Amino acid sequence: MRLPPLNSLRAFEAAARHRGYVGAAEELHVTRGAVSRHVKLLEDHLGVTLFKRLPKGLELTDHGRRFLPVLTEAFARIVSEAQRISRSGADLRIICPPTFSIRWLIPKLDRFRIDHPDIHIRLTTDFYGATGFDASEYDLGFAMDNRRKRPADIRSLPLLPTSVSPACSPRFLGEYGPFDEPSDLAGKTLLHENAGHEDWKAWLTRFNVEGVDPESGNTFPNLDMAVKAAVMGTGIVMGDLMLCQEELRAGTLVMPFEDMKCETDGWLCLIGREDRWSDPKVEAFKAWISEESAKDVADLVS
Amino acid sequence: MRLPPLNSLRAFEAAARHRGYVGAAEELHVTRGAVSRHVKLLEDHLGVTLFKRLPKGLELTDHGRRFLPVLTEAFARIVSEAQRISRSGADLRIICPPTFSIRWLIPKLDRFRIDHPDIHIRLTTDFYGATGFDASEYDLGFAMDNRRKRPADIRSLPLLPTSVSPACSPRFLGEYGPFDEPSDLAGKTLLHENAGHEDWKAWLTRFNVEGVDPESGNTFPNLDMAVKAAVMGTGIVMGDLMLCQEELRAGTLVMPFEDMKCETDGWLCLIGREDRWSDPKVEAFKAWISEESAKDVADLVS
DNA sequence: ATCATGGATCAGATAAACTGATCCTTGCCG
DNA sequence: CGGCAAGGATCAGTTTATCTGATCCATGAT
Repeated sequence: MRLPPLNSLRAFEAAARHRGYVGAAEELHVTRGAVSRHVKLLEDHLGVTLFKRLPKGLELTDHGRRFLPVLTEAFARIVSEAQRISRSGADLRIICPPTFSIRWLIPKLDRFRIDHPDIHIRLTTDFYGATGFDASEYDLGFAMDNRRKRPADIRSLPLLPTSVSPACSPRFLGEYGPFDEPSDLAGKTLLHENAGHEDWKAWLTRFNVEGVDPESGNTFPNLDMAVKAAVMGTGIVMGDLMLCQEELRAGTLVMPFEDMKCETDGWLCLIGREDRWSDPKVEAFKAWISEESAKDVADLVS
Repeated sequence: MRLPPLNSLRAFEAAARHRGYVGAAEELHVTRGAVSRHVKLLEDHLGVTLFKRLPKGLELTDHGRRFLPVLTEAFARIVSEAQRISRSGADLRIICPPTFSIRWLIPKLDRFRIDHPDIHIRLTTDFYGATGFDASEYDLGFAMDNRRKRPADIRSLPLLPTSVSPACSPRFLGEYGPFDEPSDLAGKTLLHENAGHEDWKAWLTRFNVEGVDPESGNTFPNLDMAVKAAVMGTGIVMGDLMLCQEELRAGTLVMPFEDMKCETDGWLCLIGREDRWSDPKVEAFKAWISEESAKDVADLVS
């Protein structure tokens, strides 16, 4: 059997709860003639009588008494799930790669929540996966390569330049240094933030360094872990100035070639769907993150 | 929150189960444009995206995955209850007073079930209650008084005459008899089938019996119990010829004034709603019960 | 490059749903 | 006992939801 006519079910359920058509009509914003007709339609469909028509209102028959709780519960569950979905749909869903999230975004998100208490953020800390940024799952994301061609319906907002330079602990420097020239790194343990080792390759190519094998060294799933390994003195990592500020300020990491920085992936960008790019919540986040980024860039320069 | 648009819920649920609009359109007997529009309507209503649109079909988003089981279960419950109600609504609902039911109708109902295996009967053994025959709860009933004015929408079919005469056990007769004249009953224990004692009053009036007090004796809630008490030898009951045939044939009851019978309430009638009086199931029952009644009347005469 | 498939959209058509009026029945009240 | 209020029943006419059929687009397979 197919579902009975759904609007008739709703009318019956409301009439049963109100014990009459007048209350049901008010609740459903229709006339009682409309409710009466829906109930009759449902009775014809089922081939049973659902109400006894009494002078002062309706009384459920056995069939009606059996049907009502099933409908009331079904509708209640549908409404409550729809409410939850609707409320959570109001969240701003953001995806951010692990190191940027842990080291740069999360530390400052509390300020966003304070500035915008009405905007709830659902942050996913993860890489995008094979298909890239999923605009049906997320409102906003972060991308490391502003210059790569994107789908036409994705907008981007440049935020931060990303400069990298080798970084190691003072102890590592003392033990294996000094590193006066990049070629001094030959034979030393390199720490990589990904399997392709692009972090080191780019820097070595940029400064024409010879004698250093970018294939050697230890690999980690993300920069955060590689940085921690460097702080422990196990090797030298290709550190990002923005993401390693805490260690650089604390002195737990030093950059031997501080004036030899290069960009690996261009600017960090905020990306999102074109059709929601002007959404008020998205606008609020864009304005806020731009301001925060400008501050961080200024701090880097001084 | 009000219920979301119900037809859109149904369209979404079907599309999710089929993982696409094409299958959902076939199931719902609409075009895939219609399904597409419903899903969009629901997404707008909830403010979330429910499907990722992929080249070879749809994939649920997190919101969609949350919503689908709630809807599938809700609809499944509604459909299964509607089916049960529809099937049971197909039953022929009959109400019969207790003694007629136990002693006359039930013993022969198996033959109806054999003759009409496709017609399911739901028999309620009870009196009608204060408001009389309830045409919204029952398709058919039995009434003892064919001549009383009935609502215009109730039809009736006369079945049996009801003749009554005093009946007692042989032992009671031997101990307190013989009863040659009705006045011989004076001072003997009368057994009544109802509080008003109309059973005896009618007979005594009919035959101008004096000296017998109809207010005396023991009262029972129905004739069946009164008859059992008579069989036990506790008194003399106003027995119905049709309903006491078993005891009369077995000799556990005798009728001292067998040729002095009277009608108390007219003919036993089958009653039902005018608008369903020609329903095929009702017609089948009418034909069958008429035939059975004619047989019983013939048996009484011979 | 072409074709098949599935989703997206929309103008126009169709059918569902509704309104507003009227009628009927019942119970209450003066 | 008559009048009134309240609630259910019905329906012609109106409005709105829903649908169709056509077209377009993107993707993957051949």
